[in-house]
Amino acid sequence: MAKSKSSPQAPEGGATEQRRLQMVDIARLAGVSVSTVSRALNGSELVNAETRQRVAELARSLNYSINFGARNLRLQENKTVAVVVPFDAKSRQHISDPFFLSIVGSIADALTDRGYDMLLSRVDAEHLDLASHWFDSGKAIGVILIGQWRHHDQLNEMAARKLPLVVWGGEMPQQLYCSVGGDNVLGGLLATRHLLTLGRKRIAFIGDAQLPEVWLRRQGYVQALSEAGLQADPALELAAPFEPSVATAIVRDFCVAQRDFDAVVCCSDVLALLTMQALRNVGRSVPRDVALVGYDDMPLAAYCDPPLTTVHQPVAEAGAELVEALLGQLRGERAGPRTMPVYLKLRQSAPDVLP
Amino acid sequence: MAKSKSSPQAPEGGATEQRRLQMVDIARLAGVSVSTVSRALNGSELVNAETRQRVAELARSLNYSINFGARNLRLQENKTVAVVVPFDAKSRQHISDPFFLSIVGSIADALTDRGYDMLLSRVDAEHLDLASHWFDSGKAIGVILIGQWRHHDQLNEMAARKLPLVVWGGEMPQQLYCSVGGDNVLGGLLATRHLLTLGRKRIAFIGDAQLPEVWLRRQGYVQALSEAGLQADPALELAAPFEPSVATAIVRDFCVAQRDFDAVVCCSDVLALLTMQALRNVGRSVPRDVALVGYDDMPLAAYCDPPLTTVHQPVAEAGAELVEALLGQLRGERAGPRTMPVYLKLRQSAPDVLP
DNA sequence: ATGAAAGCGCTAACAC
DNA sequence: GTGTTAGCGCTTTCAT
Repeated sequence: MAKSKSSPQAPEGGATEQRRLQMVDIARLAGVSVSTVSRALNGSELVNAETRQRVAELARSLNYSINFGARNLRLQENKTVAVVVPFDAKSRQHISDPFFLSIVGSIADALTDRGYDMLLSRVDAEHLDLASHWFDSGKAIGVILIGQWRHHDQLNEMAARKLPLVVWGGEMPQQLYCSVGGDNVLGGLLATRHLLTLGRKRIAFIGDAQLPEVWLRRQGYVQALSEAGLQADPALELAAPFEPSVATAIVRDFCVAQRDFDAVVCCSDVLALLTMQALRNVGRSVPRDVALVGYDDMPLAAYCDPPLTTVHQPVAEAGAELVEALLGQLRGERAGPRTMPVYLKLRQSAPDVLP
Repeated sequence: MAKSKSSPQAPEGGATEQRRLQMVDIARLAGVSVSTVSRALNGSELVNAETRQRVAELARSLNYSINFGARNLRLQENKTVAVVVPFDAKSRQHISDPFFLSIVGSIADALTDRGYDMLLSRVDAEHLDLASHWFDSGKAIGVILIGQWRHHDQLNEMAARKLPLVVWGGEMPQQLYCSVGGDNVLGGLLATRHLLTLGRKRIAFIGDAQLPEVWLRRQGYVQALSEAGLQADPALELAAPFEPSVATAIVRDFCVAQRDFDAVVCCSDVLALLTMQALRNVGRSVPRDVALVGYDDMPLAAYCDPPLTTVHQPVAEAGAELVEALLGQLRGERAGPRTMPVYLKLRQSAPDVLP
């Protein structure tokens, strides 16, 4: 293939040489040098206003757009952030929880607003550290990871290696990395207190306390119980993962075997839905027999039957917080973890007043 | 700031010069030239096996990873695909339908499997053509767009401009771009036929027929009705958008005003959920008074009450199909639209036999 | 088998 | 105000 350097406007040899338009082409056509084109296109004051105008119009009319790869290489600059969603390799099950996906959407908006691009990928939840690849390879200036999963340790190591990293999740003791998340202790507390207010005393807790966020929510749960002079009963705690395909059987078995509870705190709305179904299947009614509180306040929570009382997470704000935390880190600010307020959204699965 | 070119292993002046490791560093440390390092790292047969080994190990131990920006610039190569999710600018409402997000996940997997990166962004659904920006700027080699929305025309123009583009959606007459989607006519047909089998004759249709996919589903709906000697009744058709925040009121009003139907086909599971709630609110029972079929078979469809009978869309396979279609296009293949099979997933909202 | 050197498309001193 | 030139980090002829 002859490497033609001629203008793409003049294809030669009949072959429709579809070389991408570049600055040199604009320059030639405008009768100026590439530097002038570069300056003009970047709105530099150095170049004559009239020339600038002319070059800009020419570029626009030719539908020219800059080669960002080259620009970034030259400027040693990069406006891409990697967003990584872990998945469970064991069950080959992808994280499909609407909550995580909403967070991704929120981040997409926040990045776009600030002129950054978003590289989205998945990573085995057992090897969160693989996420650093995006930074190491220079494809991204930093990483936003959705969820801590079981690998607080790996995250600490990544932070220690100076990887620009922000994690959606809860704040844990001795945490080296920057996390942004809802106030999980408060969430667990509000949910449980509300159920206690309804007069319920045997309150189950469904969620995998190996996950930092769930662990924190459980603290709120325990605290609320103890405020009411009650103790957490291990028989009422069920370690169910977020993944519905795995959780379904676990929750079903629990509801079959354990009838001695009159309320339940679920650590996600999806788990709440599963639990409602399991309860229906054993003939127990929500909220009459069992009052139920979910977590996340996903859009669909309002549309199930009964509509879900749930802890509202600040999804809309989450993206901006995560992105700001990352950019702050890149500016060299030494920002700690951030915890965002949550509140209880009252609906029928655990209403204000029992019917 | 002095632009030190010395090895990062030997920071000077006390400042912890955090320059990224690059080939020249590996070369110096290995006592070879950059070319050799480049060749070694790319597994070239030209370089001595022993040297190759040594260089590779050195690079690994130093945690070196290549600068892809530079590599791509040199090779005129790019392994990034833009995935674009439209949003409704009018309602400032982001597409949060679990279905679209599942498709994104599926694409993420397919791209990763093939060694491509995924750039995710949103675009105003009224200006789908803005999606071409990713290609024009060289940031991506092509675009995968999730949904056609109302702008079939814009998509045709983009394709005419030779933009490598694949769209998730239905196949329309005179379509210039490549679409991949479920068999919408079949979906509408299966859903409606099933309801007719149950003996229902007044079947409503909920969905915005301005959208190609819905339009096609409606064709299946009409066809099934005519097979049964029935005609579509405009009074039973409701143009509701996918966005729950907008659709809720529309569906509610419809269910209040219109009682003369005994079944309904909804064009998404989310719409189905809304509709079930609206029906409950007017005291009509599903499936006894109104049998209901959703569309998509999202993971949560099995967990609502009653569980949703719905048209299953091939989400898991969708990613691979979309990606293959795009890569095929880039290889110069002239592939047409692809339609994937769908099937009806029977659950309780429109069971096999009415209770 | 290895090294020197050119160049991918762009920007920013540094001339003039 | 504009052009000339060097160089971002990498790959790849072309020499040796």
